[in-house]
Amino acid sequence: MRGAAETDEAGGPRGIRLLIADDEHLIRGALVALLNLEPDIEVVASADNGATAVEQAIATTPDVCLLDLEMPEADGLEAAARILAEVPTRVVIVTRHARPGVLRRALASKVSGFVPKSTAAEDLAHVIRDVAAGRRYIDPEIAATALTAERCPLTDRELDALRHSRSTMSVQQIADRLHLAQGTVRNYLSSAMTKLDAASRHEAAETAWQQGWI
Amino acid sequence: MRGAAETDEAGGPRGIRLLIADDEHLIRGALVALLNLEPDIEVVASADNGATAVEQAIATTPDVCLLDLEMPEADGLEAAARILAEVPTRVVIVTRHARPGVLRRALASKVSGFVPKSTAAEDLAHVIRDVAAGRRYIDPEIAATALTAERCPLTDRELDALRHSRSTMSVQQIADRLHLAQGTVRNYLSSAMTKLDAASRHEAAETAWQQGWI
DNA sequence: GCTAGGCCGTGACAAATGTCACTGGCCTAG
DNA sequence: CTAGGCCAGTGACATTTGTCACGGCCTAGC
Repeated sequence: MRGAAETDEAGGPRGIRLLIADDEHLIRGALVALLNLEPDIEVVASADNGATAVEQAIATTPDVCLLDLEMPEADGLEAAARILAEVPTRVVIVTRHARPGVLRRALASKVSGFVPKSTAAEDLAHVIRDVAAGRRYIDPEIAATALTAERCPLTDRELDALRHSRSTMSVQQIADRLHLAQGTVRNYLSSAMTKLDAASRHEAAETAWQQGWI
Repeated sequence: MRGAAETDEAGGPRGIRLLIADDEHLIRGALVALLNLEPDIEVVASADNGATAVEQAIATTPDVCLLDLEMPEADGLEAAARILAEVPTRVVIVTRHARPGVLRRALASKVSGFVPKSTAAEDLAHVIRDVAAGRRYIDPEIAATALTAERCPLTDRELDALRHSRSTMSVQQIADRLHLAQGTVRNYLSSAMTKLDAASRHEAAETAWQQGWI
């Protein structure tokens, strides 16, 4: 009743089979090296984007998947959802920017672990072991902010408009992209700015992103 | 006549003494583990910001310093300049965003190596050995773009104004920060936008940043 | 000593952005 | 069936931002 990490095939305990996905080659390689040093961990697959991470997970059925949140093709959350739908495994998300809303979404898609990149390297192996054993690990710092932070007060369309406001597009361009009238977009942005107490759409987009809402 | 990596104290060849600075604990730890695996490399110091990197470099006089560009307190370039002014060592800059203008500034401050984080982990040790041996290593991809990219056409004040335009400040706030009149800042931003062929100050700030000018 | 160019500022104007009020369609929960 | 929320839009308006032309100050170079 512990987890998938113990005695699947042969008898007796064996190592934790791990998948690592991170788009930065240097980081990925370093993590592979670091974790392969642990006697009870074996890195069986690695990927540089979400899509191949999913393929690899299906092909190798690892015990634990360590996924970077910021990845091209499919980000960590999307990859996690797809993997967990197909493979009996556990997922740990690791991220540079620990945003409360993202944690919320991660937990909603049954992720088992959530750690920022500011975690000590030595602790990562502990987390992986915990998760492999069926436990969960959430960085306490992020958990605390996620609990105090209130839920997103924004509507879907407001979020759409804000998403595009993070780039340098004009209101008109955003309107074109969303197939809306320019005035409509302005209204959404204006109401979002009111809700978020921001002085410009850029500021609103920034705080929404910080909260992990977009 | 090779470099500082050979026979400083005892007789016979010994390992390359390395300093590693990166603000993300996980990455730093992983890099330390990875590079300590190399038989001829020994990590003698590590730091999580530019300021302590300088202190550590002075205290340990490593053969090579591996500095992340994006760090609090003092960024990689500033730390490199301060270290090279005080310690007979060599510096390798590693960065997530390989921006041509930053490479130019790095070379101006006598940095010996410049690699993006998309480098393969295995190659990093080669780079460190090259640099320790007195050679230089510049990522060929970045070198190419840096050569084709033209030099910054912007004036100092224009750069000041653009720097602040990357955040969500209003023109008035930027003016206050720079102790200038609001109209003056608008003029700077306007001329910068013309030079960079941008439709808004945000777009101008973005391209200036991409080029490594700010 | 003149001049070119960067720097700092002003004023006027046009365009983009943000605010407000209001209309109407659609859906859902009570 | 109706009150309320979200969606989409319009029009009027104030504010901010971007453009342009201009003047004065200072410094480096000729």
